[in-house]
Amino acid sequence: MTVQRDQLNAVGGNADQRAVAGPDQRPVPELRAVPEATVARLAIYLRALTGLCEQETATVSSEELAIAAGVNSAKLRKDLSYLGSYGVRGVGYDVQMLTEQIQRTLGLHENRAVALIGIGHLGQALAGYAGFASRGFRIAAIVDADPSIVGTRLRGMTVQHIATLDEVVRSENIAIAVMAVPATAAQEVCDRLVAAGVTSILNFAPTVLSVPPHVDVRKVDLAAELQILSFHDNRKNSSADWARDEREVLA
Amino acid sequence: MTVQRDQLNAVGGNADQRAVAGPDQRPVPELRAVPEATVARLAIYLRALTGLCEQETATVSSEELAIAAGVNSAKLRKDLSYLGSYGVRGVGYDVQMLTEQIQRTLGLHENRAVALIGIGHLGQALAGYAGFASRGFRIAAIVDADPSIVGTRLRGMTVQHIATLDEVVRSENIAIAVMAVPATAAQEVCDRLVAAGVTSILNFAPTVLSVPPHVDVRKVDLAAELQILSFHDNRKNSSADWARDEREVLA
DNA sequence: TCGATTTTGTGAATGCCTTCACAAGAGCGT
DNA sequence: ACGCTCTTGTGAAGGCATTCACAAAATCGA
Repeated sequence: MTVQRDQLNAVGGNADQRAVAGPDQRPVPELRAVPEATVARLAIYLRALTGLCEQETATVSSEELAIAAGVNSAKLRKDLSYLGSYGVRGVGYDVQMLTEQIQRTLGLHENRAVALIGIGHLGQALAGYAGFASRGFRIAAIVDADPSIVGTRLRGMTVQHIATLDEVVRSENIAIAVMAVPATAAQEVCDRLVAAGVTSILNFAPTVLSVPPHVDVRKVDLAAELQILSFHDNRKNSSADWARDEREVLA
Repeated sequence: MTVQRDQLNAVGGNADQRAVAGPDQRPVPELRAVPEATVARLAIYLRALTGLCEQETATVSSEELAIAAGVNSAKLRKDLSYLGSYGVRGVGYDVQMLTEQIQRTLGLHENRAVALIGIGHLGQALAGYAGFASRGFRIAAIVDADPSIVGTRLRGMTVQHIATLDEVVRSENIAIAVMAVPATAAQEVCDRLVAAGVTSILNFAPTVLSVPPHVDVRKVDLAAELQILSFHDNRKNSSADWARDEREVLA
C-alpha cells in the first residue's frame, strides 16, 4: 500500500554509477544518472530535432536548438552533456546522431507497445491521437469494462474486456498503460494493471493512485492545469487593481 | 517575439510584499509570494478536500490530507503556510474554510469562463469533460476554423468561427483559452488569441509557442509524458539486465 | 490550574536545478 | 603553421524546493 511517487524522482538508489574505470570494462556505461528535470526536456528536444530533420538541417548549434525548444542554451548543453559528448566544438550537434542518441536514452529504439484503458470521450480521442504513433508508441490494446462497448472496433482494433487484461498484456509484451477511466474506477483498474505486469502508468483520472514502488505513475490533471493558470491570471489582475487603487488614492 | 516561459516561474517582480505593517493598512495582503511548486499542489489539495467534504469530515490533520494528496505532510504544511494560518494546533484544518481559502488563492471564487479552440477528437473530448465544470471552469465558447463545423452544435453550444474570436472573447470576458489545434496551426491561433486579449493558454499542440511576457502558457504534451515513462521503464530493465549479466559472469 | 497529548508553523539544513562564465577544442582562411 | 572565430562542455555560484526537527499553541482530563 505504498503511495504514488510525487514526481518520479525515481533514480532508484544513490548508487552513483559513474563512468569510472572500475574492475570490469562495461561496453557503454552511457548514462551518468540523468536528472529527472533533464529527462522531461529530452522529449522536447527530440520534437524540435525531428522538426529540424524534416527541413534537412545536418547540424544544429545549442543556441538554435535551445530557441526551437524554448529553453536556455546553457541548460540545453548541460542536459545533453549527461548523455555523453555528442557535439563538436565550433560546429554544433549532428542532428541525426543526436536524435538517435536521445531516442536510445529514452528507450525508444524499438516501438513501444502501450495499452489504452477506458474508451469514454477522452479515451476515444487518445486512441485517434497521431502523436503517439509518430513518436515511438504503438497502441497495442484497447480495453474497457463496459460490456456494450467490448467487441466493437475502434481505429482498426477490437475493444477487449478488462477481465482479459493479463492475457493481453503478456501477449503484446506491454509495459506502459494509459488510463482514461472515471475517478471512481481508477484505483481498481490500476491494481489490475499492476497485477498484470504493467510497470508504467499515465493516469488521466483525477485521483492519487497507490502503487508498489517498482511502478511509475505520471498524472495529467486537466482541471489542475487550468487552476494553475487561474492563479497567475488572478495575480496579474490583483496587481492591476492595486495599481489602479494607488492611482485613485493619489488622485 | 518573446519566447514561451519555461515553466511559469512568473512571480513577476521580487517585490517582497510581506505582511509587514507598512505605512498603509492593506485589508488582506494574504499572499506571501506563493512558490510555483506550491501552486501546482494547491490544486491537488483542493481535489482531496472536496473528496473529504463529501464524506462530511469537518476537520482534517496535515497528515491525513497529505496522504490523500499523495505528498509529505511537512511539505503540505509549508505549502498551506504560504496562504496564512488557517490551521489550529492540536486539531487540524477546518475543511470548509481551507477549501474556500485555496479557492480564493487560485482565483476560483467566481466561475471562470474559458474558450476551447479546435474541435478535433481531442477538442470534442475536452468539451465533454465534466471535470472542468465541477472544478470552477465554464466553457463559454467553442471555436474552430473549419467552415463545415462552424455553426454546428456541440454540448449545447454553437461552434463559432475563429474570425469572430475578438467579439466572443470580449463579450464573455474570457481570459483563459484551451488550444486543441494541429501543431501547424498552433502559433497562428495563439497569436489571434493574444490579440483578442486572452492572457492564459493551455496548449495541447506539440509546439513551443511564442507569446508576449504578460501571457502565460502551460503545455500538455501527451507523447512527451509517455517518453518520460519510457525512459524510466528502460532504466529499470537495463538494471535488471545488468544484474542478470553479473550473475552469468559470476557463474 | 497543570501536565499530557496532539498537531501546527517554521527556522535551519540539505539537496537539486539553473545559470553564469570561461577554458578547451575544432574548423577555416591565409 | 598560426591566429581567429565559433561553439561545446563544465566547474562554480546562486536560487529554489524539500525535508528535518522542534518550539509554540490548543485541547482535554484530572
